[in-house]
Parts: sequence; structure tokens; C-alpha cells
Amino acid sequence: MEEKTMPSNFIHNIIDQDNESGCYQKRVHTRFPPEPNGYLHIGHAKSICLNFGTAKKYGGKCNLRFDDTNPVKEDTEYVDSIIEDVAWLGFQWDKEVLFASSYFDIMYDCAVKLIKKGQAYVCDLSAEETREYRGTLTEPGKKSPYASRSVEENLDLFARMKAGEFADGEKVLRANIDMASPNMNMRDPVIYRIAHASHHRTGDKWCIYPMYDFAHPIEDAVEGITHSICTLEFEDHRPLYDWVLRECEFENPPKQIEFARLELTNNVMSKRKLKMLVDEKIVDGWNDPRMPTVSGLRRRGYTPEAVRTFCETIGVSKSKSKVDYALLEHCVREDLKLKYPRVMAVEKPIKLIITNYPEGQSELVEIENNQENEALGTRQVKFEREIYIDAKDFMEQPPKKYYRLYPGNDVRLKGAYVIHCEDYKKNDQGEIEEIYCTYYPGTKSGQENAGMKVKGVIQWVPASEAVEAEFRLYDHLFLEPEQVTEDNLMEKDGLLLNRYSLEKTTGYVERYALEGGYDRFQFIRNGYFYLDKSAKGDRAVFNRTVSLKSSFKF
RNA sequence: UGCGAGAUUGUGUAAGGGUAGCACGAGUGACUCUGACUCACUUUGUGAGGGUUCGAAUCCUUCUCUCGCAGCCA
Repeated sequence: MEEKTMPSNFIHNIIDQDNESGCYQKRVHTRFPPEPNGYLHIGHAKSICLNFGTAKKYGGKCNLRFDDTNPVKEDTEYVDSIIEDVAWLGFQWDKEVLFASSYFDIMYDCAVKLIKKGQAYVCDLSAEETREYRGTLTEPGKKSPYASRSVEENLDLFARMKAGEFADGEKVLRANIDMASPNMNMRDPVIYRIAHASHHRTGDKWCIYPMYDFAHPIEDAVEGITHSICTLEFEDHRPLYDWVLRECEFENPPKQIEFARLELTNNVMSKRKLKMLVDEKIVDGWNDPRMPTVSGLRRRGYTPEAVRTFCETIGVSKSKSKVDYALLEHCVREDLKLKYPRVMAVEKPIKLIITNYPEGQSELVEIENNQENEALGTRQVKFEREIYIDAKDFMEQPPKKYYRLYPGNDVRLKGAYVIHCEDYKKNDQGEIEEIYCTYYPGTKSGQENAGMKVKGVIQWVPASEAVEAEFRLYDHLFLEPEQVTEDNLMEKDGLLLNRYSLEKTTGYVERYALEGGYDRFQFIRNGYFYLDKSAKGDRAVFNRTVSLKSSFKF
């Protein structure tokens, strides 16, 4: 396998400049810092690939660090899943997994240092009062009346905050910066709040927790991060990031660089909304194959290679954009098409009876697992009198240039015989129920005189081996283009829209073991979905019907 | 008339004074025992106006539009 090199982007340009100026001694150290409050999704995958990929490109290091500074939202379930997902994507972090909570003591010391410098003070304003004092986007704020407390008093109060003498919300520690700053983040931001909550790692040791804006730069600095890559919404926080580093007197401070987060067409990417889908039980869980989560993609049969290629293909920039979902599918197809067997599948089965094939008779036909990759060998599929074909492959009255089955037409059953459509039967509802054909005995694939040329080749599965429902089939959470924007998805029509969209889904296969091996398949999706039984291997992709958009394991 | 950021074809992304390129998508054709794959060709693009220059997507200037920011979330 040749090593793909990560395409260059604007962040690499910045690093190149830093390397030229030597400001980090040509060292590159990045980090992926998720908050363990949900599962990773494809958007995080972009960040993961960027951070780990950039480190690798420059021979540097990348940390996996949990930004666990808010105990009320976080849980070990999430840290476990995140570790699993990052590993699955194929990245190796430097040293062990790190936690922001490991630095709580250091952060506390930094806060004390700020207090001593007169750069932080304990404030008694309520949350609401704080908001009023903060001013608005166009009007400056007012200094808190508590900003003038003495260093001694602040030190004492902060220590008592830590000791648990105060209730949640009673006091906060604020940075003493500038209430008139045009940047709201600089208007004496809260840097420590009281929260009598059990932390998933530090338990009840602390009842005060640092805010992101204070904690994050310290985390980066402590770990020796050089380039702290984050998303666009933190642009306005950079002055504060730099302020904390400067006032806490860290040497050779890291530099924050922002990029645009990934958005996919027709997809929900907000963690809040994904969590809602899980909590409301609209999906099976975070790893429901319809979810754009890494675990959902994994369960749907996506490969890490495909996800990585996708992340590299979409590029990195500062302009907000929505990537076409088709590109993700392209990357998956590209990775799967030569590596895995392709099997026949019919999505909406219609029984087809070969009237001149004796009842009770059957034979095995040999089909290449992958016509583009002979190394994948062949498999044998049972051919018999009754088979299922897909509803799309038959029309009573074909339009021009339709060269699949219709009365009077010849078509090849892939890997087997050419058949001639004689007749068909409809049920009371006017739906096609059965199709009657005859086969040409001499046309079996592989035989010398099999060369009868027909325009159409269709997929099929033997009727006797397409039984029991063992697989469920879905596709990604796909919203119709004209349907809704992300904003009104939840708010406007509530969850109904999601239910609607889920009904429109089309395809994943979940592993299901049957007695005696995995030799029978059926997919459910608005009814039925059959697959030919003889495909073996770790993974396979669908033939034409679902194309190569999905793969499955069995 | 707060601050910050962004704008290149249907979508995403390159080119940072010198032929606007690549990928996806879409379309046409060839091939084909998967209407797949593959191959070939095609595809209304530098937000607008002014300026500097032999030459501007790129530099200057004015404007327009879009996004983010008023959590004791991250």
C-alpha cells in the first residue's frame, strides 16, 4: 500500500512559516480535544484527520485529549466510544490518552497567579446580573462592583470557593480585562464557576471547574502543543486564548488556528440534534447506521480508509461550506470496489418462474466475486425454477431504450442463462405478482456457445434461499433536498420530519448470525430485500441495485 | 457607522502579479455477462464598481452579501 500524502492546506502554510522563522524549533505538536459529551461524527473525523495528518506530515506528534471541564455533560461512555473511534480511523496518539481534568491543579495555580497579579477577581453577580453588566454587541459593559476587591480578599474567596463554602452560581472567578472591549469575550469573562457535581474522573475532589476559555490554552501549553487547531466559532476567542497564555506567563505559547467545520448536504451534524435523535429513540443509538457518527458509518460498512480519503479530499479552508454527500459515497465506492466481493441483491422482489426448467431441479452456477479483481475468486449460486428479480428490472410497457425484462424480450440472468419473457400475472391491486419466462439451455455463462448477445443483464436470487429476515437495511439519515433546513428540522415540525426522513432511508446491513453459518440473507426495507446466499467473506458490496454505496459484513 | 471572519463553475478546493487547475456531481459517447466499473469528450466560475500595472482571482480602494459573537457550554 502506498502512503498517501495529505494535501497541503492553509494551515500547512502557517506551519511552514513557523518552521522558517524557527519559532517552535521546527516542532509540530497538535491535538484532538473532544469534550466527552457525545459520540464522534464525520465532522470530528475531519478534525481528527487534520490534526493527526498534519502531525504526521511534519514528523510531529498529536495528542488525544479529552476536554472534560464540565462534569454535568460528560460521561465515560463517551470517552470510551471516542477512543474506539479514533483508533478505528487508524490514528495513533502520542503517549497515553490525556485529560484536561488532569491539569485541574495547574489551572487552579494559574488562577491564583492571575489573582495575585490583579488579573482576576471573585464576582458575586448573579448570572443574570452578569449578563446585564456585560452590555450588548453595540454598547460597552459596566465593570462589576466586585472588580475592586483586594488581592487578599480574592485569594481568600477563591480558596473558599474551592473548599466548597458556596453554592452553585453564588460566586465566580472572572478575568479582569476590559468591559468596554468590542470583543464580548474580553469583557471580564468568567474563568471558574462553582459546580457541586461529580466529575467522571476526579469525582468529588473539585467543586469549582475552569471554563473552556481559561482551561484550553493552559491544556495546550502544558502539553507543549504548537498549533491548536479549532473551528471557526472560536475565532473571537483567540484574543482571550492569547491573553491567558500571556498573563499566565507560558513560554513559547501555542497558536490557535481556526478552520471551517464540515457540513454535509442533507445531513444533521449538530451534536445536540444527534443526541436528541438518540434520546427520543428515533434511532437505535449513537451507532445507528443512519447516523453520521463514526460508529454509525462503521456499522454501515464504511471503511476507515474511505473516511480518511474523504477528509483529505474535502480540503481545509476558512470558508463555511457544505460538502456534497455524493463525495463521501464516492470515496467509499472507490475504496470498496476492488477489495470486496460484490453480490447480487434485489430490492423489491418479484417472483420469476422459468416454465421450461423442471420443478425440483437445480444447479450451481459460478459467479465471479468481483469481475475487476480475480483474486477474490468465485462463488456458486443455486439456480432453480423459481427466482426473484427486482421490480425495477421488469416493465409491462417499456419506454424506449429500456433493455431489461418486458414481455417478449430476452435478458441474461447474471452468471446464468438468457431468458425470454413470455407472460406475467398481476394481483387484484394491479401489482405484478409473477413473471413467466423460458430459458435458453445453451446460454449458460461460461459455455462455449453462451455467446448469445443480449443487451440487458439483471440480478436475481434463488427463491428457495431467500427466506427469513436476518438483516435490516437502512441508509444514512437522508433528508430530501427541498425538505428542511437544519434550523427548522427540530423546531418547526418537530420530530415528525425526522421520522419522515427515516422512512425514506435505504440501506445498511447489520450482522446477523444464523445457525450453521451466514448463509441466508434477507433485508427488510419497506418489506423485503433479498440477497443471493452464496457470497462469503468478511465484507461484500451490493451489485447495481444499491451500487457500491453500502457494504456489509457477514 | 460594535467586533471578528469569509466570498473562485452545481458542490468542495487549488493558483497569492503572468494560460483560472483538480476532484465530486451532471451530461454525451464508447465499452460491458452489473445501465456498474473503465475510457473519451462536455460542463454559463474569480460577489460588484473603481484604481495601480504591459499584465490582477492575486496589490490598493469603495461597496454588497453571508456567517460567528451578548453561557456560570465547548
